[in-house]
Parts: sequence; structure tokens; C-alpha cells
Amino acid sequence: MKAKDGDDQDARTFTQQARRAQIVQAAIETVAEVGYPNTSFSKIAQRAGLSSTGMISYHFARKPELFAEVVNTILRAAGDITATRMRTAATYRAKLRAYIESNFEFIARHPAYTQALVEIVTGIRFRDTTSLGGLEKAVVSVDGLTDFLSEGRAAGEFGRFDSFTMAVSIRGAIDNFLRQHMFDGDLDIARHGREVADIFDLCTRPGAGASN
Amino acid sequence: MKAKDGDDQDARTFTQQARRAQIVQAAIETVAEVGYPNTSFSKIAQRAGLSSTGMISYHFARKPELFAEVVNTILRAAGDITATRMRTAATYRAKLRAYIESNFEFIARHPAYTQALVEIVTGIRFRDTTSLGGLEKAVVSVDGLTDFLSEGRAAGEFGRFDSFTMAVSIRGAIDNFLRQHMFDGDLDIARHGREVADIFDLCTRPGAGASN
Amino acid sequence: MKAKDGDDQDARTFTQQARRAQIVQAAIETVAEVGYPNTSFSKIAQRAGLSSTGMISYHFARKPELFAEVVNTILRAAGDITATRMRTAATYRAKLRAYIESNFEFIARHPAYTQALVEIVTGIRFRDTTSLGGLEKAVVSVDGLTDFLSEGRAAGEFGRFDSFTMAVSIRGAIDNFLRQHMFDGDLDIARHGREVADIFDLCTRPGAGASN
Amino acid sequence: MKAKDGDDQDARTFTQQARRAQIVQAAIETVAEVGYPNTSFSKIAQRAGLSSTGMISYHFARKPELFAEVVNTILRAAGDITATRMRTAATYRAKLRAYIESNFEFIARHPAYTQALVEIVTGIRFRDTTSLGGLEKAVVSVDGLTDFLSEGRAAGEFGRFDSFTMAVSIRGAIDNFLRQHMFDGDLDIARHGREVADIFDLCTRPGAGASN
DNA sequence: CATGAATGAGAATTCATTCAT
DNA sequence: TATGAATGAATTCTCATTCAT
Repeated sequence: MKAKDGDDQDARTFTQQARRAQIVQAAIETVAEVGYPNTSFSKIAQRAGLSSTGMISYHFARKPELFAEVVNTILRAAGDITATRMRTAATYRAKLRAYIESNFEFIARHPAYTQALVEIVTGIRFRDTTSLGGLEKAVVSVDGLTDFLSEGRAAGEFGRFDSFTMAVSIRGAIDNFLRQHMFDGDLDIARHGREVADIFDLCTRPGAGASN
Repeated sequence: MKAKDGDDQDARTFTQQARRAQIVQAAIETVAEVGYPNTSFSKIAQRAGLSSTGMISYHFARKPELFAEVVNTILRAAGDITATRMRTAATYRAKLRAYIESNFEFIARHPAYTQALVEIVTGIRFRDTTSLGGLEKAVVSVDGLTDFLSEGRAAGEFGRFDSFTMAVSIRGAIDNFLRQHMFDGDLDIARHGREVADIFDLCTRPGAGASN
Repeated sequence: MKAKDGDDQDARTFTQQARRAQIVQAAIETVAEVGYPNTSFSKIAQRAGLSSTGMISYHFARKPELFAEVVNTILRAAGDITATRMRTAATYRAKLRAYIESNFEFIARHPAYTQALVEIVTGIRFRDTTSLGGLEKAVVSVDGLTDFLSEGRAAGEFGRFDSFTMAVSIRGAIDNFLRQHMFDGDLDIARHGREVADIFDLCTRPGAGASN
Repeated sequence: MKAKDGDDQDARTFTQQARRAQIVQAAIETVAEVGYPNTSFSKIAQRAGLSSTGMISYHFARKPELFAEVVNTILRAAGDITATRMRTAATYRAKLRAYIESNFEFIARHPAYTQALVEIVTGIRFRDTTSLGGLEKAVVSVDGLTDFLSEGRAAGEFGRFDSFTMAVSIRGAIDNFLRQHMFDGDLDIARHGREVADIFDLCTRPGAGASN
């Protein structure tokens, strides 16, 4: 939610944004299908029905710019679902459950997005200079979740634990389900979402503390 | 043109394995340094001190075969540490803690292996026909951990939870620390290992139910 | 689709010529800055403040047509200075000095034109079918200078020499100073102009002849 | 078949250099035919009978490296002729004549080299960072000629003139004949060589001053 | 076994030009 | 006229793989 978005929107025409969206969509699907390392402009162009890769270069100055938008698009979609569900929850404990379960909901509703994200997040070299320009940091970041847990602990709703460690664990548990889901599409995602929420509900209970 | 079968066979096998190990080692380091998508045969050959990429093709029929061995090597190294530490633990609860902490120990001791694994695991397309041939399944698999948790529950040491869900969560928490570590090398790995062990020690306690 | 021929013709011609001049000017500056091989329509359009390269294609049927006008423009500018200076000189000898020195004056006053010309003259393939259509001949031509020298010799002001050879030498000396100037901008152009004029004043003296 | 390291080194170098020479030769011919800006790897490869441009990249790390060798090759060939002819001349005046005439001899004997050099010299952007790496300086340089003229003047064989200015003029006269020759192949090169030598023999005479 | 030359496909990107609006 | 989207060929360069020696 950057103010810079507004400028971007002004600068680009409607047609341009439509094309960009189309390309981004094709890129997501391609990554989801063949994997990030195997995703080339020509495959994306083919899927998008473009006549040449030049069309992609026309709309995106460079490869990282395209994938930055891809990641942005995915994160925005995921963030929308999560934020909405969390807002309607009253307590921190309920919000945590909403966070976890809505992430699983996103997996179920946007499998291609999910797959693409997993591919890109770790497929892109983290310290790569030609990379997403800080965006990969946003992807891996658990800052928001960490802060949320800290707030909840300050409010007395959670037990004793290190917020960062817990945040990494929660996020990792969710992401690992993405991967499992990529293998075994038969997983009951909603059920597993509830179970994971149960697990972390359990170990964040007030009174329960890291006893060592 | 083989001259003598007996001796030659052994000698060749030995030499071959030495070369293969050398190449695999160079591949791991290369992947850890420049990332999987940027890893090429020529970079590996260069690091291995080979004069030609043909040498790699000679020892590994195809690119996936090399990376299969790479992943195998890493998993074996990780498994060695984990298995040893678990064996010395008496109870299931202690074994679980040993499993988690020894995984963090592996991260600390073999950072290159760790990075390479993370890169490859998701960098390689899972359903790719030209892929690792089932090996990627081994990488993502939590079967062993799931079985272990089920046994522990049967033995009455753990509480009520779905073994698979818990296994995925544990494994995911660990793996996410790998990723975080790739960003922020200053993490106190041993401490976080203990904390993660604390977290899952807490929510696997007997008496604690997932039914909240 | 022309509506009214008379007025429209004039109006269009004027506007067109203004645009063409603008584009030509931008092309000259671009060539001078980045070199002929690196000069693209988009760079020219950008410098000219045009929103699209289509604008260039609209005004110039093909790339060579644009560069033909570029060269024409430069030669005209150079010719203006040279012709004016020569006209005010009384004798052939003075005119020759005026020719040489005014060429250096042009270098000093229009460095971009100078650079662009050097770039284009030899950058463009002479026998190229997609080329300037005879214009490159004009650039390299020393016909005018040759004729001038012949006239001067007929008038008895010059010594014995082959007019064409001398013309090529004089022109070459001047052009080579352009190149040197592109490397070393610190050259005292006016001084070198005088010195070159001295040199050729010396060897065109009447009485002095090729004695071998 | 390794005999001694030295031999191997030489053998390998020899093979490589043979290919490199072949590619350089094809590059020279291509530049001479279609011009520097129109010279692409694929055209060179085609002329050299290579199956792909990859072969060129295999032998030359980058495009500028190839053209550096091209220029080097040409300059070496020209330098060989010139140096030999100058050595056999006794006086500075005779050496100057030898220099000029041998340059024309080179034009006659290696027309493709000549054309290619003219193309590259000015076709390449002088201040281009991706350029020949200082080699273009060598091409344009008149340092050697300047020094030679200074020595000759110190020895009392030449008259009063600025050595640098004279060097630039001589070199420019020669180079301009290259260009003229590219247009009109019917020029009598040897004759023009003698005439140019006459011209500069005249204006470098001792006693003759630049002070007109 | 090892080398390194060779191959051809494929990568991203830029280009001049066309065309509908 | 002017715009900007679209096209498709061309660019340099990298890649995994093959093969003769």
C-alpha cells in the first residue's frame, strides 16, 4: 500500500495495465506449471497469446520488473484475504487463527498463485543483485506476524515465547503445507488449516511458557 | 575398450566415485554461492578444477542426475547427524527435541549444504519430467517424522494431534529458519533451535489436546 | 486523405519540415553522444521529446532517409561557413587558407555536427544498398576542392602538383584533426587550423614543384 | 597424448589460435564487405563456415575482444610492411617517403584490411566503455610519427613545423586515400603514394619555414 | 579417462517498422 | 498528424551435451 502506486496508475494507460496484468497472469501460470528456472519469456508469451517476447520487454523494462509485479500481485491477493479475515476477528487469539486459516484458504482458492510464489521465493537468488529489488525480503519477512504476536503477548492473550521464533515457525508450517500440497493435491486443506491453527493455538496459550 | 575386467572395474569405480564426489561437492558450493538458476556446468567445472564441462557429462548422464546426487549427499549428511543424536536420546520427547536441535546444528555446521538444499528443493520443478526422478519426494517427505510421532503417541508420550500435520509443521518451522538464516546470517542458530524445540515440546505434551 | 490541396499543402509542408528539422537535430546530437552504431530511433525520439518512434518513421520513410538529411544538414552548415569565408578572400591562396581555417572554425563552433559527421561518414557502409543513395559520395567527395585547386593553378597562383592528390591530402588532414579532437578536446583548434593552412600554403607555392 | 606440458600448451594454443585467426579473418572480410555496424556474429560465423555464433563466443569472451584482435591483426600487418621499408631507408627524409609509400603499398596489397580498418576506426564509438579498451587510441595515434618527425628535425633534415600537426596531416592524407579508394577502386595507388610523398617531402624541406 | 572443440538450441533484449485509433 | 501498441527479426551471449582424439 504505497503512495507510489497512485503515480504508477496515472502514468500507465488502461490498455497498458490490462496487458501487464495479462502478462503477469501468464507468468504466474507458467511458473506454477514449469517452475521458475524453466520459465522463459517465450513460454510466457506463448501462454499469453503474444506474438513475440518483444511484447513483454515492451511492457516490462527488465525481467526482474516482471517478476516483481508477479510477486506483488500474489502477495496482494494473499494479503487481501488474510487482512479481511483478521479484521473480523475480535481477539488476538482469534486473529491468529484467522491468519493461519485464511492462508490455507488462499492455498485452496489460488493454487497457481501459491505454487508460483513458492517457486519464486526460493528460486530467486536471495542476495542476487539482479533480483527483485528488495521484494524477496518482503516475501520472506515475518516482521508483521512477529509484531502481531508481540502485541498479543503485551495484551496478555498469549503465553511466554519469543515472538520472532514463533512467527517463523507459524509461517514455516504454512509454507510447508504449500509444498506438500504441490505434491499431494488431495489434501483437505481446510481441515489441515484448522489443525495447524489448533497446534499454534495450543503453544501460544497464556500460562504455557517455554519452560527451559 | 576394457583390458582387464576385474581390477580395472574396481579401480575405475573408485576413481569414478572420487570424481563424482568432487563434482558433487563443487556443485553444492556453486549452488550455495550463486543460486540454483545461475548454476551452470561451466561454473561447477571451474570450481572443481576440471578443464572441461565434458567431464561432468561424462560422469553424470544428465543434469538431473547430478542434482539427484547433490540432494542425496546433503540429505545423507543431515540424516547422519540427526540419526546419531536421536539414537542417544532415551524418550520420544527427548528424541523429538534431538531431531529439531540437530537439524539446527546441521545448519550451523554445513551452511553451504543448507543453502544449496533450500535452493534446489524449490528451485527444481517437482512434477518436471526431466527432474530428479522421485528424489524431490524424498526431500519434501515427512513420512519418517510422521511415523515417529505416531509411535510416540502410541507410547503415550505425546498428546492428541494429527501426526502428519504436526510433522509438516515441525519440518516447515525448521526449513523456514534456513531461509531466514540465508537472509540474516547473524541469527543465533543454537538458541533458535532450542526455542523451536520448546515450542513443539509444548504443543505435543500429553494431556494437551488439539481440540482446544 | 487530402482535403484542400493548396493551403493544406503549405501548412503541412511547414509543419512537416519543422518536425523533420527537430528530428534531424536530435539525431545529430544523439549520434554525437552515443555514436552511430548505438543510435536508435527510440533514443532519437526520446531526445526530440517525441512520444513514439512511429513519429520518425512517419516523417522519414526509412532509416537511411533520416541520415541522408542529417548529413545534408551538416554539410550545408559546414558549406555555409566555408563558402562565406572563401568569398571574402581575394586570391586563390587566400581562399585556400580560408577554406582550411574555416573548416577548423566549424569544428570549434559545431562540435556535435563534427562528431556526428565523422561517425556517420564511415559508419555507414558505402556500397550498402540500404544506404544514403549517393549522399555518402558527396561527403567523401573532394571534387569541389580539386576544381578549385586546378583553377588556382591555371591562374598561376599555385605550383606544380596533382590537384586531386592535393585535395585528398588537404581534406584528409582536416578530417584527421576532427578525429584527434574527438579524443583530445584540449586541442587549440584555431592554432592547428593556422598550422595546417601553413603546411599546405607551403607545398602549393608557385615555383615549388614535385621534383622527382 | 600428453608428452610434455610445454608442448601441450603450445599445441593447444596453436589450435586455438588457428581458429581465432580464422574467425578474425572472417571478421575482417565481413567488416570490409558490409561495414562495421552491419557486422554481426552470425555473418562472421557464416563466412567462417562455423555452425553457430556460439563458436565465436567460445573463442572470444566478448565482442570487443574479437574486434581488438581484428584491429591488432591489421595494425601488425601494416606495421610490418612500414617498419621494414623504413629500416632500409638511410635518411630521415627517405624514411618519411618510405613510411608514406609503404602505407599505400599496404592499401594495394591488403584492400580488405584497409577497408576494415577504416570502418572500425571511426565506426567504433571512441569514448565507448564497451569498446576496444584503449586499442582505438592506438589506431588513431600519431605519436610514433610525431616522434619520428621531431627526431628528423633535431637531426636537421626537416624544416620548421609543428611535428604533431604535420603528423596528423600526413596520417590524414593517407587515411583519406583509403576512403577514396573504397569508392573508386581504379585509383593508381602506387602513383598516388608517390605524389603524397612528394607533397610532404616538399613541405618538410629544411629551410622551408611554417611562417610563410 | 580426460580434454577441449564443436554444436545448436535458447536466453533476454533491442530494433525499425507498421497500423489502428 | 500524432500516438502507442504490436510485430518479428536480429542482436550478443550462455547453455548442456556430444564427440574425436
